[in-house]
Amino acid sequence: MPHPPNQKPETRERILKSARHLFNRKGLAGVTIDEIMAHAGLTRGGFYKHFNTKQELYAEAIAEFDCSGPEIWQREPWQKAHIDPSAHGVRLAQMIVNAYLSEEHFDDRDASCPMIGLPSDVARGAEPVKVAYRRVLERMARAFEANLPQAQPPARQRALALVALCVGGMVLARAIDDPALAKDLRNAARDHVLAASGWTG
Amino acid sequence: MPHPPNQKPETRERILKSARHLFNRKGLAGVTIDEIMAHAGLTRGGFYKHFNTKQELYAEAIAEFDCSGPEIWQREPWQKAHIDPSAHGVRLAQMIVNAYLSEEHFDDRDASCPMIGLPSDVARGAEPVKVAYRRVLERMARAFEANLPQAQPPARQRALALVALCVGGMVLARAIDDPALAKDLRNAARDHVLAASGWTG
DNA sequence: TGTACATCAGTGAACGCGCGTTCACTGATGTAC
DNA sequence: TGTACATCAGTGAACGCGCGTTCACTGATGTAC
Repeated sequence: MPHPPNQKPETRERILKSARHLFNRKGLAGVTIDEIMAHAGLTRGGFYKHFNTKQELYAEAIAEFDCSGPEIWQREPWQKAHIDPSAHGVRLAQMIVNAYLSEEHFDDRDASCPMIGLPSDVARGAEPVKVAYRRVLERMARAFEANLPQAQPPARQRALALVALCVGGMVLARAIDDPALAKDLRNAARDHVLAASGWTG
Repeated sequence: MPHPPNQKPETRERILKSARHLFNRKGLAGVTIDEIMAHAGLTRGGFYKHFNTKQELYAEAIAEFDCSGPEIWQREPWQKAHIDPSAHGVRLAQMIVNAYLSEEHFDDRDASCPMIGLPSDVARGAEPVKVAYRRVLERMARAFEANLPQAQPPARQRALALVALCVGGMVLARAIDDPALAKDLRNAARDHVLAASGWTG
């Protein structure tokens, strides 16, 4: 073993991180393998020591994201979202919705939830990509569902609608040219989610 | 004038129609000018007699869509949505929400609302593309707003949330690999919109 | 402990294909006389 | 009414660039002795 045993996995992780940022910002077709490797401090050729194809990397880059816990919202670009790490249950859910629809999350093209930046790419993508996307969605839906009171319609159904509202609000806000309207969309979505869920605003 | 005076505009319209379908299905990068022209019964070179660049065509292809009226829902792929042309006001709005989140609209990758198939492309696109996208969004929001009762929060704000929910539900449904979950998402979004708007299901 | 060797993560040049765009051409048709 | 001409929508070959992928190579480092 002529290399430190953890070097390869660490490099692989560096490529993945670089890819996550660049794909999120520019989509599958908008990023070259050259860019991803350079951004990770490497050169083109080495890529294929770690991944078989660009699509395979794409699926892996999406897969890991989990926006349903507090941890992610305490990291670099989103500290302003002010998640209280000791919060739990309804109060935590409420803070996460605020963070999800916050200006910080909106502005962060690199590290935001991949459901926002990639849906049309994914809809046209291969099976593994869609599987990864679904996992991210299901994590968020389960987190909502767990904090919704028993009522009609069933919590799962209401949770799905609330996820669609959060993601839809951000997706639309990102796709238009009018910052004021984008802000209105985010706020309208946030207020509606908080009201419909019964969590206090 | 060595050609019938309406020939050029008609050809242009044919290119636009072909482009609308193909872009909607495959996105900006997924379609070649060759394909668009061939699908319109023409050859590559002629394209530049009608448009300056691919991006310009893209923006024009999006711009015209209006999903807020009954007309569009009575056309080819969506007759099953069963819009009653004599309906108006709340009853019409309710039928349009049903149509928007219907299986027919979900399955129609060619002619569905461009807000569903193109958001991530548009978010990364040029200004004119985002302007066109915003227009489509505003038409839909205005149609909702006009049929919402006076209440708190203001109708416009509620309308924006409902649009985000309709579009978000369809966007997510298209991006995952699980047809059952996709159906749940559509239905959850539809029921939530109808309930929150006060329009009867 | 020191040295020769083998390995393999990473390099960077090269390949080949696809696609946006350009351009010299064609030929059908409207117009002038 | 018939004919010569001019126009320009549409053709299709060609250009040039970018990018995914391949491949022969390198050189740092772990291992065997």
